[in-house]
Amino acid sequence: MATNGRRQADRAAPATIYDVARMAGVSPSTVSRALNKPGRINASTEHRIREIAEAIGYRLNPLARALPTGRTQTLALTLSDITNPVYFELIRGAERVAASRGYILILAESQESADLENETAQRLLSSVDGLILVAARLDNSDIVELGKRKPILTVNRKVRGIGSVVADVRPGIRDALDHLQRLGHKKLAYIAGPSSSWMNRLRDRTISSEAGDRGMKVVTLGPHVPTVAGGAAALEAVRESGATAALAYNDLMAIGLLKAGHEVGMRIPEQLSLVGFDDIFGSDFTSPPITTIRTPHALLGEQAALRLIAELNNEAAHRHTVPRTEFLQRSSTDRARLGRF
Amino acid sequence: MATNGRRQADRAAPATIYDVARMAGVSPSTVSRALNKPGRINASTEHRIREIAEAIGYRLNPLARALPTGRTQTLALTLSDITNPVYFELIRGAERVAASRGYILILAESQESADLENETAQRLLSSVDGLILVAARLDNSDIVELGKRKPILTVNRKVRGIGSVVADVRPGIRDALDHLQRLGHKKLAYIAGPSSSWMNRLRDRTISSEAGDRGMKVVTLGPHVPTVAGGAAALEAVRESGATAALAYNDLMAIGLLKAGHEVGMRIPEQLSLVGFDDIFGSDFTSPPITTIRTPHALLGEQAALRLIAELNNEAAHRHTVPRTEFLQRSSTDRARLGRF
DNA sequence: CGGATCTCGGCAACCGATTGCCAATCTATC
DNA sequence: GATAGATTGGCAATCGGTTGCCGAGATCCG
Repeated sequence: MATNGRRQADRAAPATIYDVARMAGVSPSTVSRALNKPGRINASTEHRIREIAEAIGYRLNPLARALPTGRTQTLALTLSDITNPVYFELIRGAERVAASRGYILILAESQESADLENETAQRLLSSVDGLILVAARLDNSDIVELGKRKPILTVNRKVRGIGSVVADVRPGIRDALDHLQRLGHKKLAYIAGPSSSWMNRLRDRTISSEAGDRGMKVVTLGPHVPTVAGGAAALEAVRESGATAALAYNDLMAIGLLKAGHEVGMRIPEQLSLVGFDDIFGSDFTSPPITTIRTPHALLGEQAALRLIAELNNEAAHRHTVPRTEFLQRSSTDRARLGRF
Repeated sequence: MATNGRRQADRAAPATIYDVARMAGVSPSTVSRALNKPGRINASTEHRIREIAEAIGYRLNPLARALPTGRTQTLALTLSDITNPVYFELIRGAERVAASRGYILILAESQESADLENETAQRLLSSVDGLILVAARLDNSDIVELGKRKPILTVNRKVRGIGSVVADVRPGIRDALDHLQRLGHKKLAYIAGPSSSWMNRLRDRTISSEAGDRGMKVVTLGPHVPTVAGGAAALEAVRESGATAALAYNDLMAIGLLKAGHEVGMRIPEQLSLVGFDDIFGSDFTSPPITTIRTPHALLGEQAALRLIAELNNEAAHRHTVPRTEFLQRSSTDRARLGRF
């Protein structure tokens, strides 16, 4: 029978520093220092305390520590859609770095809703040391507001006064456009993602500007939801646009367009060249495999975690290199067709 | 300038119930009760307190509450590999349910290592109310041990005395084997996943038993790592086995086998019928799309979270239906070829 | 040898809630 | 009008650590 009513009857209460202190014949504060202020305590005492702690299976209670120190050793990462394959490597990168530095990573999903994102972030904020906002749908002012409460960092979005990790989209876009130009394409369509997406606007602008430099025309179609279904929905508009090549906001949409096109008998790349974005899992085993502009997501996740943790510990900011996108030629692009299809 | 040295100089200390109490002219305990024991306090007092709390932006500090109550409103979910697409829907299902019931979900990855999994689980255990182990690689005894500290639940694994949510693999396997039998297949290969995987053993056994009932032969190949690369590695063994149809432990491996086969000119399904497992994202846009045995992962995640939360709150166990697998015929299966390839 | 400095460990306050217990007041009942 | 009972709110302990401050004893140094 548990002595403490709030515990489940059959679960043993974990050992505390008070238990260790009693067994070692010292005060709890001595145990605390022995365990995490190396050198502060006589070496032999420290050793004895460590042995006893080990023997009775003492484990620090992170919550109890967090209360007075305000440090939870936890990071939160919010994103619009957990199941979007774009984020897998990013999540893993952040998780690995966090774990290696002794931090726990909490994931939260905003389901493409700014309100939900804000609410979630607010709720989590008091339980974490810092927050990574991936592809935030929030207003700038909300983000700034969050930044006043805890250190935060945005990925693939820039907000004045807030640290960010953003992939440089230009190198990949340049190479993609050079590639399309060599293939004779003159008129392109950009299939836009959500209008609330900062990254969507960046890709849109960069494509337009780079295409302009090359004397190519770009028409922006959308916005569309950034999913397979959203890409499929764009098919008709792409046909009507008269473009010979389409760049989708992301691979998910490119895949959707590819499937939808396939169903109505459109041949890709013969009738339409298609370029995706991100190089997600699966984009290489469609048929044809999708030519895409790769985003180094694992690197983004790692850098985000690394920089946030550095900030938390007041470490000197790492000299940080901007991750670059990279053009990946596969088989969904080919020479521009001549007539309409 | 902050009065409290441990806070970042430029971040305001969040409001506490003490602040609210002072402004309302009541004691902190009254504030606490006003906010979460509706009716315990005079209605007008409660109303006044709520208004003040709202006005100064008071937010409960979950850590402070967790310390005396032992309840963190947090669930942890451990899995072997975050980026395995198999888990996406499962994670989302669990996250949705958790969020809707006011729980936070923490994700932890064990990278296919039992030791790391155990360590992670141990570390997290004091910060969470309960733990969901997905495809645990741990020993039964370790799992039982964890269960003594906190409520835990396993997914796709059964351990005596521990609650579990496991998909029934038999319906899908039956339909798959019936399908293969109709196509004239008599000798099958099962491409095994990790030997430490309980689910792998279940699939292996069930396939063997059901195939036996139908007078079909099965040879088990492996174990192999449950990834695209692992599937590719199995190609040679499949050829040598003389089987006319192969069932892979999961879709990832089926995809790997498909790609590897494609590279050496093997035609699927003409020369080899291929059946995957799980219906992961992407398994329908390979060419040919992979015939697979679908596992209802979202449902598994939802049920796991639901049941664990019910246990935490001592609610009556939900009448719980076992999620069933389902055969999904696509195009990677065809009539058995006659000669060797 | 005496004073300054170091080393080591304990005391007690604190973080921000929750909650058992108690007391004061109000209400109801006979 | 007395008393039982309900209502309302406060006191103080508690959860498990951390840390500023203090003092006893050891060590150092001129």
